[in-house]
Amino acid sequence: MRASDRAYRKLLDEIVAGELPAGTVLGEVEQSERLGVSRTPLREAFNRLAADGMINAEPGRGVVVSQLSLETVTELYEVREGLEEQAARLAAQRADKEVFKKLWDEFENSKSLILGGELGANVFYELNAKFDDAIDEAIQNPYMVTTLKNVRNHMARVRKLARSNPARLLEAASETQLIVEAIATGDAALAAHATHVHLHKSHSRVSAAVREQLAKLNKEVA
Amino acid sequence: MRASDRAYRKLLDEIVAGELPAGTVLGEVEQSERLGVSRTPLREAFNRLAADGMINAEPGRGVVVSQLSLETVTELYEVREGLEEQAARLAAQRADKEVFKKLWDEFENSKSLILGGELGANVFYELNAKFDDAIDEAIQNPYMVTTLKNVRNHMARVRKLARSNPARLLEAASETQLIVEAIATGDAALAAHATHVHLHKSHSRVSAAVREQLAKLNKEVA
DNA sequence: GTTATCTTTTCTGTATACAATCTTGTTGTT
DNA sequence: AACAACAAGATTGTATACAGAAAAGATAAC
Repeated sequence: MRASDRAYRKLLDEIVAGELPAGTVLGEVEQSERLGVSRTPLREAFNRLAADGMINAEPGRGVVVSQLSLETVTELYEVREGLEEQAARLAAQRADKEVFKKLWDEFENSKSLILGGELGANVFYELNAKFDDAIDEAIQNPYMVTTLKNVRNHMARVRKLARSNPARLLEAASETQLIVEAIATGDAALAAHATHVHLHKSHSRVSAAVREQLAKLNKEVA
Repeated sequence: MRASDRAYRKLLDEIVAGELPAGTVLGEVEQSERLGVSRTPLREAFNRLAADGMINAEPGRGVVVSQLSLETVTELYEVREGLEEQAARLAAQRADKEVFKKLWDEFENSKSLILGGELGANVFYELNAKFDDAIDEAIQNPYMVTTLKNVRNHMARVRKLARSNPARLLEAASETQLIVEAIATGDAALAAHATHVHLHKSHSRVSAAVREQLAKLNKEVA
């Protein structure tokens, strides 16, 4: 694997995981030494991250990990709404229905697991990743897939900032299951509307969690 | 301006203008010499173009200008549908209505000009650019704006491949005018639906034009 | 005490040199 | 004649050195 790829992957992981929090200033020399690569591949990684919207190059000061706020979360959801409703519609028209029928069963079977504490969250996230992959495969639109992937990276970052409780995860799983059902039956309109509903509720849940998190951070400062 | 920016801008312009047609293989040394920059900034430009989806890095062979086909045009329109309907909805809710009322007048006044031959096309494209800018300003969502900008670059490339005749341009202008009207009156549903209609018809028109163009190219080969 | 300017230092942007990998052409063998 | 292996060439990926610009700090003047 290329050094620039390693640097990109590592930095992206660390940003998404919150190990490099929003506002962190990244120097070229500093980071190239830390990651064990020279400045050339590191700059390549920086450029890709900037194209992803994960960092912003501030004139003179270096690159800064981009901010996360209630506003940016809302912006993200507005894009998701447009993109994922369309994706759900297309998937309903084009998907291999068997794949989504099996996925529906998996959602059904995992419901009890999701409520079961710490491990439950992992089950949920793995299932969601499977759902995303199935969508990508179904829509047969590489351009849309790359756009979706970027959105998902940003969402992963938001989720890490504010993890949800099992009850909320189960709620989200049920909403997603309805989308899966709509796609499995080829009901494009329902797939789009169910996605709208899911995103609306998800936005509420995530906003609440982020609000709490930000309040906690402010408390610590005070 | 930085050398990497110049290289990026130049290459993007040339790809969009069709001077570097799809399938063209770009060597690093070759292009760096042609553009008068060293390989380092040129590679930066290549990376940005690859992130934009304008070129694909083929293992070993170098980078290749990405293909344009009826399929990729359809893919592009599917993304536009999701994104621009949402953008129109948001604009209807948030726009400064005065801006769009004035824009409506401009569309109205330009109708005769658009039908008037060669210069007409320029009037049309300038007005469309104004419309895009007004949308970007109205939606107040930087993340969505960057995504839209990328889509528009790809669309510009498609349009250059197959220019339309004045009658079709006027049709497109009328459709866009209805979107403007909906936004000016704050009618989000109409804005979204008018956008859907416009994209549907635009897709038909562009597909037909691209089909012709591709047929012509095949004729030349034979 | 404040402000302005100059100097020092750090950082970014670019060029180039070097190493490793992949391509392609040629030669030899079956 | 066809296929495989090897060698020559080209091309990409990485490191590093250098130049230019910008920021921070210190010193001097008002």
